[in-house]
Amino acid sequence: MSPTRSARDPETPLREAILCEARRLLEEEGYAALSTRRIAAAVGCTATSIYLHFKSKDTLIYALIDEGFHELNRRVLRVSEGADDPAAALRAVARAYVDFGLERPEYYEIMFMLRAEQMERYPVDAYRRARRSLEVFAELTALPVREAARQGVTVWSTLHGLVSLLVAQRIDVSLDREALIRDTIEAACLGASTPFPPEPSSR
Amino acid sequence: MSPTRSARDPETPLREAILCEARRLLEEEGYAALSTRRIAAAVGCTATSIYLHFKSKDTLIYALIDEGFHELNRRVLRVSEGADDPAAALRAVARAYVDFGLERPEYYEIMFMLRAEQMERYPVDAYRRARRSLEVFAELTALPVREAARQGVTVWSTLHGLVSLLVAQRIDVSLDREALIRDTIEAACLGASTPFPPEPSSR
DNA sequence: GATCTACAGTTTACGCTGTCAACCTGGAAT
DNA sequence: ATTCCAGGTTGACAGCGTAAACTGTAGATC
Repeated sequence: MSPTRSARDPETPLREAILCEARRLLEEEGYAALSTRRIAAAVGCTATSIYLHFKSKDTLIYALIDEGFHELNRRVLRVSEGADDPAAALRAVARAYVDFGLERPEYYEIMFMLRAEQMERYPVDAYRRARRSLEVFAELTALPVREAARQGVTVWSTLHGLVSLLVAQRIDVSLDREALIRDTIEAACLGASTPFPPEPSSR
Repeated sequence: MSPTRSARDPETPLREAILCEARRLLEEEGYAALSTRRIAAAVGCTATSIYLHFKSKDTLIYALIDEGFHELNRRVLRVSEGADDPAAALRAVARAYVDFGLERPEYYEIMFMLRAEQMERYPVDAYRRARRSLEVFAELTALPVREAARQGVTVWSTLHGLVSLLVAQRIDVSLDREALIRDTIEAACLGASTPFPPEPSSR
């Protein structure tokens, strides 16, 4: 995803090769194909050598998750800045979120669709920073800050429902996919733009 | 979930014991704890004996998925029949769906949150029959049948997004959970009750 | 009653997984 | 020259799903 690394990490060549091969495996063969032995065989080291650079297999996957969030944040923040009308911005951000999930399903899966058992070890502050783009949903909501946080999550969960069902291939293929996406984005934005009871929107 | 079996299956005692133990393991220790060897040890047979009654581990899990759909359908159809107003019925059905997911997260996980690789082998017609309750979303939509199917999926995906994020513990615990559920159900029903362009609702 | 058959279960084994403990080895620092 | 150590290897452990071959037993057939 981002072959050039930031300056903070040790940047040992083997670590880089492991990460690179893990990325390739994830993208080309999916999460299920990610095994320490396969990675090791591809980069020409033993499986245990991976543990010299990553505390566990989960830690290695967290690195990939970080890369995924990096790209998602990049996409979302870009379109959110390039829009004047907040309502239009929300729509564009929603679209960017959905597109990311559909274009990078393997990343979407490890970022949002894995069960939480081992996930608890994922450093909480890092996760909060990583989810930066999700806060954009709240910021673009036409609501006072107290309700905005919740409404942001509502928008997010609506979009996540669509993306995860599409990624998991649970949706009848005979349905018009594009229309489905449009409808769902519309439903998500509708809820976020109207303040609570059916009063006229004030902003 | 339903310890009494329907009449169609062979009902051999070992098969029943295996299924029962699998159910117990799923409910008490989660999907990750489901292993053929653990089941076998608990019921007092060898792991390979399981294959005399189930074609594969996946097939065994499908049986549990069926039980899950059985309960979901039961809950959803009950509340949908006990409501006069279609709008109120949709709201009640949505609530029943969310409650099922939150009360039976382990079942919800295997029913809706597993990736699809092996899932393809799940017999398609059986799956369609199993998902009976999901069609209720479409039937309660105030739309012509053509758009209703799509709108039903939109409602479903909205609710699924909420439930799956809650089940996967991806949502900030500081948020008011109950309000979040209310908001999301409201957003889902709002989209389903208003025909497409912002024309006044007819029905 | 003896034999054949079908079934239900076991034993054994294969290849795969993540991970740990012990060992080795080349190069830098003392 | 010797020590130290980061970075690697080997070998092993416990677990996984599952295929093949074997065993024992109940019932039907001759």
